[in-house]
Amino acid sequence: MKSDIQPTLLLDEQLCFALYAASRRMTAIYRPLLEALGLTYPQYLVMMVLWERDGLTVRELGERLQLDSGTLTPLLKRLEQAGLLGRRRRQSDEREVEITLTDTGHNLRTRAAEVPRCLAERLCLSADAFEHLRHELKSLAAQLAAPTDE
Amino acid sequence: MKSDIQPTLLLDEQLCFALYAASRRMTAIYRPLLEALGLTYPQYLVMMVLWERDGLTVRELGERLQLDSGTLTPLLKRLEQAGLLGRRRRQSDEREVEITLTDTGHNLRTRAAEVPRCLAERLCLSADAFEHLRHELKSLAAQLAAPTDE
DNA sequence: AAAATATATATTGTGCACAATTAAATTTGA
DNA sequence: TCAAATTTAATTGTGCACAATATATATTTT
Repeated sequence: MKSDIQPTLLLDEQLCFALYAASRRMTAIYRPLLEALGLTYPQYLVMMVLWERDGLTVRELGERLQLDSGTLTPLLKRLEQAGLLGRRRRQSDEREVEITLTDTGHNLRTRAAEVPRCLAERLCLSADAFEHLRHELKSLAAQLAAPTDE
Repeated sequence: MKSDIQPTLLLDEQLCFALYAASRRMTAIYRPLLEALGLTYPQYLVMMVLWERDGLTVRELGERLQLDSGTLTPLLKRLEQAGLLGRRRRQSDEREVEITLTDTGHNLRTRAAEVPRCLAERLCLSADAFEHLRHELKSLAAQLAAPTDE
């Protein structure tokens, strides 16, 4: 016999709160590491995407991170002010703003490479447990993705 | 042979991003349901705690939700403005502010009881999968809890 | 009791998230 | 072809999170 979920209003039984609390704890662990690099956590995510593939547009960054221009535009302006990247309209389509790393931004990658190592050490999870949880979260997020009303 | 974690800077391999993305997706699912109740997601969490046990102080709410007064004070003022709760200094210790539900706040619980039911339906997870993931997240958060430097 | 210390909340300032709107460039189609 | 529709960013406004500081009250120490 398969048990059903019995929905309650008890905080400690909510998956959403476990997720919310764990996510905030996780960024709190990153904070001091990233502060040493002069980055916030969302800024670190943007830099990670650009280290993988430079020259993306704001839209492409937003698709990757699931963030809109209301979040990205000011964040990217701060990274520009910090000298880590440049923003300019594309000649081919002036609606698009292309983001390119400066040398400083590119070079920051070397120091940032320590961050995942520190985290792996801090987490004390086996690679299997790590991958298991990551996949569960990815499929949860996929399950929660807005139904693409066709 | 037990495989080790190979830390990279690739976005799709980060547990932190899976967590961050899933958490934001989750609150996005709650948003329209809670909007119907006139609540934001953090406000809903506060109300859940108070529906469980009324008359807590700001500090006690903060311990439960892991939020500080910088977050809670303005949030509680908004809930007060909305007529859902009252805030007053305790006679026994005037440093403390006790939060008490109004009748309106108490009565909102009935309508809010639908929310977890809607979510359970939306999630399409078995009770086992739900509980499994919730416990994994709780132990992750515990693992990430600030080491209480004694 | 006065001074030092600790505790609880509020305030200030920065940086996300996200909805809603605006503005400009591009594409589509009658 | 040119007006309407679409796309891309930016802007505006609200509400968290969280660090740092301030303020008021309570407790402890001398």
